[in-house]
Amino acid sequence: MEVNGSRKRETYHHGALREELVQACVRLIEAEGIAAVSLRRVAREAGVSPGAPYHHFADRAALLSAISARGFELLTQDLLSAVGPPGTTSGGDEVSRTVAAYVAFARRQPGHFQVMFRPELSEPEKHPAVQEAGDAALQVLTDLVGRLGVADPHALGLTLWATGHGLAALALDGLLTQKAETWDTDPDELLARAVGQIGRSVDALTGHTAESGRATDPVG
Amino acid sequence: MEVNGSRKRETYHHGALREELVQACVRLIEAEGIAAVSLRRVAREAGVSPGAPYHHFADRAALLSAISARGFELLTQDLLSAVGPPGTTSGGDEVSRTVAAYVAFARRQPGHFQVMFRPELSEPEKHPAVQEAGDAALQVLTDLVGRLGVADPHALGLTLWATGHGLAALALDGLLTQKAETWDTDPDELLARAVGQIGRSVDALTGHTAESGRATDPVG
DNA sequence: TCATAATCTAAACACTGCTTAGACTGGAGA
DNA sequence: TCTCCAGTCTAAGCAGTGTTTAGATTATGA
Repeated sequence: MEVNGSRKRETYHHGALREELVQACVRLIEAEGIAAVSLRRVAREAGVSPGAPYHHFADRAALLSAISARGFELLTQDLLSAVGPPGTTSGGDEVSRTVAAYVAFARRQPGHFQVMFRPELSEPEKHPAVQEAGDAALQVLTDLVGRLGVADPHALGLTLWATGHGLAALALDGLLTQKAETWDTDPDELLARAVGQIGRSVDALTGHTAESGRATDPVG
Repeated sequence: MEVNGSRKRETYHHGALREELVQACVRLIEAEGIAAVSLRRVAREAGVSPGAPYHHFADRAALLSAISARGFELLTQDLLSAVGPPGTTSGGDEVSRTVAAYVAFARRQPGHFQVMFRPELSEPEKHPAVQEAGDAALQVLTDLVGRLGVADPHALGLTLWATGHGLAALALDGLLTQKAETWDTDPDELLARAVGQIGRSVDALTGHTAESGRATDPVG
């Protein structure tokens, strides 16, 4: 049942307990889901007594909010790598790449992602670092959209954030795989098509009128 | 602290405990958030002992999955009211209306909505009724998209589902209100603009080329 | 009427988050 | 080197949780 093995240590002091608690918690979420996360369990995985975590985190929510904040930082980096340098004019391709990066992040770091969008776990109102890290990530999208020259950048920024997040959530919940089976497609390819379509519709909104595929072409 | 008052009843048998447990649970989520939900607390709200719910639900997840399934049924009805009758050709307006109905549902039934998309709570793999109810709701979107005559209906259906869900989640988490303040707009109007934009981009994808607003018009 | 099934209570188990008191120890100042 | 202290950890305990079991109560239907 133990994810880590929780082997005993020889020194009384752990040395880097705070970091190990974070990592053990992320491992636990990825292995058994968020429902399996308890502070006592995480402490056990780290080979430490149930009270030890409270010297590094005020409470359970503090540990989870630390994971959430770090997740937003990692996401920001990924999004920044996907968008072009500031000053460039951007288009649908860049939007597609960015949304794809969003979804890819959720699949590569499912442990972080699952905590980031469950505010009842990390209580962001008590932990402003989460808010700030989340704002920074959204800012990347807002900047990108601002360079698009679209009529209503705020609305589009919100929509892209929502779509990226929704696709990621569907992918993590297994609904993507399930639907792909129903439709007899490959889930990754279905996702790629959805992401590409978003870029094309953004081009359409900006009036780029890129080759958006002739209508009424059924896809097998 | 009690949401209901949990007044004593005079009869030994409750009479309609199953339904009251469901309602008490939804009330509790809406009043204090999902973190406050425990079976014992729900039983207390219903004025009943901690063991009583187990004669109506196998476990905690079963109660939550019942709420989830009913939520999907209500959502399906709302979506069906928003889309046109089958056989009609549909356009961006209908898509906008449907996405708006999705978001409106989440705001009108926040208790149900918060359970519907947290699979670790309702364990849908153990409760097929949730899966089926969810599939039925998604089917409404899929049918709508199928009548659009778009090149890749599967990808678009997935994207619309993700976007509607993402917007709803943002609205419930308070992130919508927060961003609206930052941008000095009304949250409801921001949402309406986002939803309208989705319809227009769908029209653009289908080649309807509805008046999509001139590009590079900054919005105040 | 009366047995039976359904419903509920009471008590108990192992688990949880969190607090408190005390044991240990690494490191700075003498 | 010794000492002391702040930081780190353990042990024990409280209240709350999900769930099970045994038994009390009541509705139902033959």
